[in-house]
Amino acid sequence: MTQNTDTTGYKEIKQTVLDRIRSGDWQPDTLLPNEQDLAIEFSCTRTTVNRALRELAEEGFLERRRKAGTRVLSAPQRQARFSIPLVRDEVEAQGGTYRYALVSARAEHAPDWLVARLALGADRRVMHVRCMHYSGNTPFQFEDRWIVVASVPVVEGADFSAVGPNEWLVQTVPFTNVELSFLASRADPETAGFLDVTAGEPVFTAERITWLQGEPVTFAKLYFAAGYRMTTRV
Amino acid sequence: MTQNTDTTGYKEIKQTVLDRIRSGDWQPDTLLPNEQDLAIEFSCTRTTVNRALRELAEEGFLERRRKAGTRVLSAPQRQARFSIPLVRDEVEAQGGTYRYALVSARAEHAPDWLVARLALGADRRVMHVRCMHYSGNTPFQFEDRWIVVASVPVVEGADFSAVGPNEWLVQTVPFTNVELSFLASRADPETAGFLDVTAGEPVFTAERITWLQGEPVTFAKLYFAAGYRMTTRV
DNA sequence: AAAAGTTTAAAGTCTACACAAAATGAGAAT
DNA sequence: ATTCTCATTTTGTGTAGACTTTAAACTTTT
Repeated sequence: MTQNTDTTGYKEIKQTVLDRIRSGDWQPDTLLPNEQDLAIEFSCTRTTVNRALRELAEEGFLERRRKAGTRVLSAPQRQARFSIPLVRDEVEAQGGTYRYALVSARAEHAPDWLVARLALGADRRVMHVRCMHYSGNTPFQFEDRWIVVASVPVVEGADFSAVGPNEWLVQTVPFTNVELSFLASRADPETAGFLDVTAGEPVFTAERITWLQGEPVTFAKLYFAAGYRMTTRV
Repeated sequence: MTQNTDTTGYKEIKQTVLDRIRSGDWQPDTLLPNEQDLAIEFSCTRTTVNRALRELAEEGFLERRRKAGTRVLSAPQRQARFSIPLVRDEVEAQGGTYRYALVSARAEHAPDWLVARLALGADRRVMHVRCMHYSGNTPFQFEDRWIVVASVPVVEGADFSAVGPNEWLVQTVPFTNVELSFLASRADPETAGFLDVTAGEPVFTAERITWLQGEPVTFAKLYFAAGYRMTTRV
C-alpha cells in the first residue's frame, strides 16, 4: 500500500507526548494508553508509536514495562551528558590558541597507591608524564599521568615533547573503557605554580582511569585552572 | 513468513560491530559496508542492521551520513552520562540515612546578580531557601536556593520545614530544562560551618538553573561536603 | 575552470504483520 | 490465607517491502 500522506512521524509523536506531559494533561504516574490505541489516535502503525515512546523512555521521561504499560515518571531521572573533548578542542572552542608543553616524562616504578588503584600485576613499569596545556599564555590544565608499560609497550619509545600523552593515547589505543571522577582539591605548591594560582587554592580536578579490554592503560589527574567550570544543559 | 530461527538480533550486531572496531578489524575512518550488505552478512533485514548502527552512532562510535555511508569515528566523541539523583537517593545509595534540615526560608527581592543570571523581568520576588542534607549525622550537602515567585506562585505558601525545596519543586514543577555547572569553590565561613570543614577549604560545588518553558524557575548552589567526588563510567 | 543542474547511492522512516518475552492478575491447588 | 500455575495483556523485536531525504558524484552549461 502507498504511504499515508497525513502520516505522523515518530518525532511528532514524541513532541506531542512531551507537550501533554508538560501541560499536565498526563500527570506524573499517569498510565498512557497502550501502543495500539495511540497508533489509532495518531493514525500510524504501532511500530512508529513504539519508537517514539522507546526514545522518550531512554531520555528518562517515561517508564515502560511489559504488560504494565507506559507511565510518566514522577521524578524524571534526567541525566546530564557531558561530552569529553580533547583539551585542544576545548581550548579552541573557547577561542583560545592551544599550546602544549611537556614538563617531564620518565620511566618509573608504579608507587603503591597506583598499583592498588589500577590493580597492577607483577610488572610495575609505568611511564610518568607531566605536562601543561595552555590557552594562549594562560594556564588551562596541568596533567599528571601514568601509563602502564605492560599494556602499552610502545609507550617506552614515545616522544611526548610535541604531542600530549592524551592525544598520543587516543591515536595508539583508540578504544577504551573509562572511569571518570570530578572533585575539588587543594592546589599543592607545585601544581599551584604551574596553574599560576596560590598554593591551597581550590582546583577543579578530574581523575581518569582507562582500560583496554580489562587491562589498565593509564591513570591521569587533570588539574584545571582557577575559575574552570564544567557546564551542561539537560 | 515465519521468523527466521537463526535470526541475528540488533544487540548481537551491535556487539559484533564493536568487537570489529575493538580488534582493529575496522580501523578508525574505515567505511563500513552499507546496510544492505550487512543485512545479507548477518542474514537479517536492513531494518535490524539500521537499528544497530543507529544506536552505535548515537553512542558515539560511528558517524553516519546519507549517501556517504557509515564510518568508524577516529576520536570517539565519548560522552559521560551522569544521572542526577535526588539528594535523598544519593545518600541512601551510599547506605546512609537521609536527614534534612531547613536553615532559613524567606521571601526576598532578587539581588542584582541573580536578576542578571536568570534574566528576571520586573517582578523580582524570590523565595530564598537554605537547607542542609545529612547522611546520618554527617553533613552531605548545603543547599542555597532561590525560587522565582512569578514562575511558581504557590511557593509563597510552601512549607520547607519537612521537605526540601528540590523535592518540593520536582513535585510541583515536574517538567523543566536545566543548566548544570560543576566547579571547585572555596568554603566561605558560613558554608564551612554547615559542612563542618574549615573556612577556605575547597568545596565541590554545583550550580543549577532551571527553566519551565523558557521561564526561569530556580537557581541553586549546592555545596558538597569534603571528599565528595562525582564518578561515572563511560 | 566554475557554476548549475541531474543522477544516484545510502541512510532515514514508515506500513503491515508476526512472533517473543515479560509480568500481572485471576483461578486452582495446597 | 498462601502458593502455584497459567492465560492474557502489553511491550520488545523481527521480517518484508516501500517511499523519502540527503548529499556525493557526475554532467552539462556558462
